[in-house]
Amino acid sequence: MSTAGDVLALVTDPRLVEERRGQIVRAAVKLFSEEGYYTTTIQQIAKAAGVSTGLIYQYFRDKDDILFLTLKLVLDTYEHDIPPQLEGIEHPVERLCMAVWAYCKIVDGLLDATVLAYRSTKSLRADRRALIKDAETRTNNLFEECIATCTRGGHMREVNADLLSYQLVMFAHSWALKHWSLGQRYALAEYVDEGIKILVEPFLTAKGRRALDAMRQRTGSFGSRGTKAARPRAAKKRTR
Amino acid sequence: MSTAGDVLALVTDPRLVEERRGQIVRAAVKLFSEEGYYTTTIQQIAKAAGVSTGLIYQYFRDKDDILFLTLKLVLDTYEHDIPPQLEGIEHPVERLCMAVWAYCKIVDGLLDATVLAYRSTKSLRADRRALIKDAETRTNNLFEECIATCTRGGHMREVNADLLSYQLVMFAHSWALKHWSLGQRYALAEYVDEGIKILVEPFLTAKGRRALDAMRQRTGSFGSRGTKAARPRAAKKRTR
Amino acid sequence: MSTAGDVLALVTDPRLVEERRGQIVRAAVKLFSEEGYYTTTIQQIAKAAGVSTGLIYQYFRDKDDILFLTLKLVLDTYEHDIPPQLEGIEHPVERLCMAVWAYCKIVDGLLDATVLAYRSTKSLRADRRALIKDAETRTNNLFEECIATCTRGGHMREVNADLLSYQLVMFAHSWALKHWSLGQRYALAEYVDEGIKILVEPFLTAKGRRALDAMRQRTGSFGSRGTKAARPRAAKKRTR
Amino acid sequence: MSTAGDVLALVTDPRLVEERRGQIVRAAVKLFSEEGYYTTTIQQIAKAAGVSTGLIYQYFRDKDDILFLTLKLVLDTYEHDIPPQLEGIEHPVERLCMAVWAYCKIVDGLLDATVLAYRSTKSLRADRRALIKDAETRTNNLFEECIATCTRGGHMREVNADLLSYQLVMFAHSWALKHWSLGQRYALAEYVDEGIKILVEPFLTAKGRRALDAMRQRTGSFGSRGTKAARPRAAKKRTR
DNA sequence: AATGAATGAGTGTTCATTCAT
DNA sequence: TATGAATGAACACTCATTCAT
Repeated sequence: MSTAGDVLALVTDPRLVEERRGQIVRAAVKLFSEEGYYTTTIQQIAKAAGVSTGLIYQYFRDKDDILFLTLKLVLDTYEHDIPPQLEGIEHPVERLCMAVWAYCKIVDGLLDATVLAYRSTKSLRADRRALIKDAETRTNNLFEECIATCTRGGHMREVNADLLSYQLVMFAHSWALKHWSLGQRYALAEYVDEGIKILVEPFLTAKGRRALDAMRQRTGSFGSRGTKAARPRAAKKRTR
Repeated sequence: MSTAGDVLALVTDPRLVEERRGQIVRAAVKLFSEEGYYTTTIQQIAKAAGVSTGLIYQYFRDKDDILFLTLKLVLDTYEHDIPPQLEGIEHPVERLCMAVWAYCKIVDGLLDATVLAYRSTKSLRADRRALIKDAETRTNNLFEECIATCTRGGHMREVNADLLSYQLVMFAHSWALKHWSLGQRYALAEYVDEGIKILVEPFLTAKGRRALDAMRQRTGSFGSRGTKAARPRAAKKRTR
Repeated sequence: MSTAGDVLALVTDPRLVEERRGQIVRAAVKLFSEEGYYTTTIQQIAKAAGVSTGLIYQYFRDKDDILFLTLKLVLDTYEHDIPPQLEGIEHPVERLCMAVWAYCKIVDGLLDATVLAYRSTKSLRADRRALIKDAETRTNNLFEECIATCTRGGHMREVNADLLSYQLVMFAHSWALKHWSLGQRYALAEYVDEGIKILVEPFLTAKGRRALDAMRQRTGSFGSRGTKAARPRAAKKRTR
Repeated sequence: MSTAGDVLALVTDPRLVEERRGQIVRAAVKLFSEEGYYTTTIQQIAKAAGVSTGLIYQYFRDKDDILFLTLKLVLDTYEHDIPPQLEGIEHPVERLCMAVWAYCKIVDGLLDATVLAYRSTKSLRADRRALIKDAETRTNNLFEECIATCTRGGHMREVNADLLSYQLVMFAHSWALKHWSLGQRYALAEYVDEGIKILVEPFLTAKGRRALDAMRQRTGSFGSRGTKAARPRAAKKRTR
């Protein structure tokens, strides 16, 4: 985990700092996600991390500090886990679709943590809140670039790429934010398939659409792929 | 404010109950929105509402209770303020667009409170959280019906109305959730205009599109209307 | 109820004062007895008495005041309800036994209130506590006189009448204080019968004993009299 | 102090737990006895014990918990301090008398605490109240056994041992409960001497009485022994 | 480097008492 | 007289943070 920001550790050995911080933040992610920031106590985190209360203050300045690194861990996951999944994928349309799919998969693995980010970012001190927002902006830009590339390649018509990338990000986040509702009606892969129909397909040119169809032919829609998350749900509700 | 739910008042006069509850909740909305639920103290609410701490407990069971009615006030506003704005609007496409516009306007007036709803719903006791979610579902249904009507009237092609209505709701909520970013680049009316281009227009049939064009002709796009919120922003970033 | 003490009423009509005070104290006896002094609130008393909270402060200076009159009511009951039951009983031994019986019956009717007196006398302001103790002393004297009369009449040998009267009073009080235990093993009448065997009979002279036997012949032991409280208990434990 | 019951400490070192609990309970006994349970605040206890308020909650669950251990300390003292004083005493009559004497001495050393037990047992949660009553029952049994041994040995005639042991216990408790009155008229040793005359002597057989006389010869009556508590009182009131 | 006992300011909540009507 | 809404001081309890070991 990067020490980025102003989090100060009293311990000098950087190897140990990394390890302990990781240990503590992992416990914090779990607890903050499940119980919320304010209802989780330092003593609970210490216990869950298997360290003493006092030790935490050797690696974090205060509770806010833990929250910051906790949220940063989540945001960093978003940021770092998408690119590897796009590697080797050349076609712009395919890249865009894969980016959506990858993002949704990440959110699916961090359901509670994603909700946590929405709940708790405002609890951070202003300067740190800004850092978190930067990370979010970078994720947004990633989508925006995918869209721009599509457009430049004639696969997509002119759209408000800024706003569309926001919608794609919100689409992924919604999987967590409204999981109490969506999770009952869609398997993850179905959700992504349907989302692409609504937020990507309409903006494709004939050329772009051909590419999408080809991709579907080749890989199947997400919905038909064997994914752990692709289990069909009982109570579905589809477009007729 | 409706007393619906299980909130019990020790005071008998219903007129007074309404008044005091409103007074306290108004203070709470403001404080919770600005400072968050946990960092706001009852004493602060009492002071802001101009009453004594003890009085609050004559109208609310506990702090959770205040949060519940606070969120309920916000959700009820969503639910009750859209329909009147659709009154007299016959054309399905126009109704849909107006619903989006109306919802975004409401969110714009409740920016902080909308963020509060996302931050604090999880802090509620489970039973009350369910009531809040019900209210949210009802708002969603409102959009879904608009879409269904469009489709039935041949103005819109078959879409996943369920998911699209979610996207429309999230679009409105995003105005609050990402206002730190969107608010810098769009005026509200522009935001809505652009949103309709992305989330409504692509699904219209030729017939539906004609209706939309006609509407724009008649009323102007939202962006060109004189609205308080339609003030042009300095740093815009549009589709070229 | 007598206004004795320094309890000040703001209301002038003495008829009304009596009525209201009685009404409130009756509610207080019940509530204090069941829930304790500190855990009973003025609002509860008001509700139970069927008056408003404010009204209570027109008839009592403060909560301590209510407790005082409540305890006084109990002590007065002790003091006033025994003598009538001794009326017409001439024989000193019989008078003593009847006094014990009468006292125990009163305690049996005021089980909780008797416990209350033990719990709460110390909560009173010093001056009032003294008044309560005076009342208790008077009850003690009543027994002491019965014993003295027996001794003077040659029915009882010389005993420490002071201490014996204390034991008799404690015997009655114990019925309330240890009712959780005694009440399971004795019916009231049995309890009194056995008590007299232990605390009266041993001190009687031959003459006194003859009187006691005669009395038992005439009236039966308390245990064999048909009293509401004399229901036989399941789990008895007697002298073999 | 035994940790028996359900009291959970957050602190692990059992040595420290014992020490701190003792420290806090000693302060609590004093304060509860003097001021009562409800009028004593946690802050007062903390201050008197020389610790911080927070610390108390590392060793006690809540205020009720403190009361419980406080009362338990008193009851345990009763239970554990009598047997050693009976050690080596063979004769049943002597044992019984010594038990009474020992009990009264203990009560004399815990005057306020004994009153506290009467005032506050009802303030305990039901399950804990039951534990306290158990302890009381055990003390009662101790007396009952002494009596039974006397009877079996032919030193005492058949009596209701159950009730007599209750009376003996109440006799000891009365020293505390009515100390405002008895303490003015009797020295402790006198009180015990007189008590034995009333509650033990009358039930002895000729054989038992000889044993009692022998004991008195040997050790003197309690009243003539040099005890700290045996200071003669000014205002006495004896059997004429 | 690590522990965990200790701290005490701060919070939600209660309730005796007051007072305008 | 009577009401009951309003007050606010006081209390039990929590928990982030410190520090002696």
